[in-house]
Amino acid sequence: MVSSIDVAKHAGVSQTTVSRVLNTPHLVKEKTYKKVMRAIDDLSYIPNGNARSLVRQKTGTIALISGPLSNPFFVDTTTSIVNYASQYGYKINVHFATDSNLEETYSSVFENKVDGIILSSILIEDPFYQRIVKSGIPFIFFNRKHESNRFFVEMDNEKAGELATNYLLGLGHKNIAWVGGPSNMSTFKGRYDGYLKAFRNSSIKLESENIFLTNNATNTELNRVFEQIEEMKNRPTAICAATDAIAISLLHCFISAGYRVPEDISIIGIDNVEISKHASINLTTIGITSPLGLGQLAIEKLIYMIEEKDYLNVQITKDVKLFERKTVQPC
Amino acid sequence: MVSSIDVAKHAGVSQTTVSRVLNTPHLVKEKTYKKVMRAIDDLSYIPNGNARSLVRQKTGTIALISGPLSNPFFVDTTTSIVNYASQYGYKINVHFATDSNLEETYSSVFENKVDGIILSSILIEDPFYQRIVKSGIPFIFFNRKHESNRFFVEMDNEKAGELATNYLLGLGHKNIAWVGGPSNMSTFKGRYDGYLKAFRNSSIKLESENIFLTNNATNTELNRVFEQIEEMKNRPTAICAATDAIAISLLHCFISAGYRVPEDISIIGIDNVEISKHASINLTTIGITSPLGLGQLAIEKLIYMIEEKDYLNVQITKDVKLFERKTVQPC
DNA sequence: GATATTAATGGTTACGTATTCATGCGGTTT
DNA sequence: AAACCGCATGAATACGTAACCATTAATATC
Repeated sequence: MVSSIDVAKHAGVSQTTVSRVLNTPHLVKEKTYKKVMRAIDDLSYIPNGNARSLVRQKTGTIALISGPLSNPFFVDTTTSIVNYASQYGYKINVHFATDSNLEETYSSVFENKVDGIILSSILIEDPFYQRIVKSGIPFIFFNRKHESNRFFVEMDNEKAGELATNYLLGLGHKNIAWVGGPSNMSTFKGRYDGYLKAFRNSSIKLESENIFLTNNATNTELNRVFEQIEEMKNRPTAICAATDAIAISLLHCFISAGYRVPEDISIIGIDNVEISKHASINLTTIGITSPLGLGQLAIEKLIYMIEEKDYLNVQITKDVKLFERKTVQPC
Repeated sequence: MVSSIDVAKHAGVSQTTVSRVLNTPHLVKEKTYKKVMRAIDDLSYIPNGNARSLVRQKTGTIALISGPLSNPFFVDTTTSIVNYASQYGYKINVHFATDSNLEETYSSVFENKVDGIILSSILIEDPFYQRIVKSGIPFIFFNRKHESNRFFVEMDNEKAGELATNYLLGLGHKNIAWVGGPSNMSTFKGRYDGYLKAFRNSSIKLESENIFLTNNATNTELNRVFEQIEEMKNRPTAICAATDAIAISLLHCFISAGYRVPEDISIIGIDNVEISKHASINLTTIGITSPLGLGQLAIEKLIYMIEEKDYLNVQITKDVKLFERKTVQPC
């Protein structure tokens, strides 16, 4: 590998001068500058970022611990996070967290000495939380939050669940299923609480058989939920899905089984993901009022924290509203 | 930052021994092992990956230069690439290439001294190609390829275009639009060639007004294409879209304007992306016969190249077939 | 019991860069 | 002419780790 020392020799200057040419060119004479640049070109020299990170004690990298891209929510957030970060000169190391790779993921993140961590994959009571704090690396949660209530950007989950449910109740639905979970995640818990609250504040009785609490909301699991619903005697007329991903997955189940949405059953989601706007999906959903997504809002804050070394606690809960589309109709 | 030297002092051993505990524990006595592990725990020591990369001359990182996730094709490939790589102990640095950030992207990739580069964003005649080769870093292209015909995994693009077109012709369509481009990318060129070939081998005359060559296939551009098609006197009865992303975008245009697909117009795509299987989309398309996607096939090869230092040229063109769904009907 | 062998550990160096401190030099001020 | 200053450059060092070589302790071999 050709190093700055090789360049220095080739140009007849010191390594220090080579470094200066690259980092503080105004401190070097025009003539030597050209001489060095020429040597750099001759030798196809490329600086070693690892060595630089080592001495600078800064990597210019932010770790993103995301959920899987099979969930369209993370498609939206990953895009905006990566783009915003690179606009500010940061690279993003993307990790897709699963139950089984969390340990390795965190090790990798910590060993890389990233400048910051932005993550969604956190539980309300998460054993990893302490390790993150202990690492001393600035971090922020987007979408979900931890019980400590520190450094997060979320939507008003309870209001979202309530809004979705009230919308269905307002359209005359009484038999409204809830599909979501697990409730050790703040999103699911909050939204579910909102669903319950809406029923409490109404005169309609909530049937417990209408509640489907999933463990991981995989397609297979949702398929089972669909089958259960299909076999019910007193089938719900509407489904409140805890996320757009769940709603879209259920939509697939119903449509492929020959049902029509919303004629046979209404479905509402929460998140307002990009793909839900597609004319073929057209999912009625709840989303934040802000045009910027949660991912973007979070990365903005994180970069601010890193650059300004200002670790004032960030606690942002964005307001939500209904996006009326075509998967819900009056009962 | 606490270093292995601090750990050594705290445990009363040398830094060398600390390193051995972490890398070759079988070379160290049980008792000292425990002593060191205890010190590591006491001090919350985390090894510095940058320093390690520097001395090992290996980063354990692969750079992925991807297209935007707004294109569902890259959702699929990014997922499989990241997952496969992390299974083999590699981290992935994801970069979303745009026309404007290519220069910085490549600089960043080269400076990070990644162990390999996997990328789709390459033109048939791409000025960056030489820089990639010159860097000496193992690389592989997926989806697209360079004129040099080196290190790529693609689908049989020409056959894909031909198959799509022949399918429409076979269903009685004569007025078949082509939407795709730019043709400095091997995918668009190959698929377009296939479209032309299919017409040449048929008795049907190809109307040049049916050919819509896009520059970047953005939604705005495709929206313009839709408007143009809508205004045509002799409107095509079917559209052959060069990619599923284009097909899905056009689908959105037609449906939101009140047209029915396939009743009013048939649409076929190429790529067989995951979302096209959704019951609400149900896009008829062409895809590779292999169950593994192009991204996964490519990352497998790249990791093999890295680990075995075997840089035999990889040139893989996967066979394709038709996936019949619901966006095409006989004329 | 002397010697060869293996096991366990430590000292030193290299990786490639940025930074701190030191030096020389031409020009300006007093 | 002495003192001072800013400019341009170089020498030496630190960052944190793994690898190489050297050393001692423990065990096996004859």
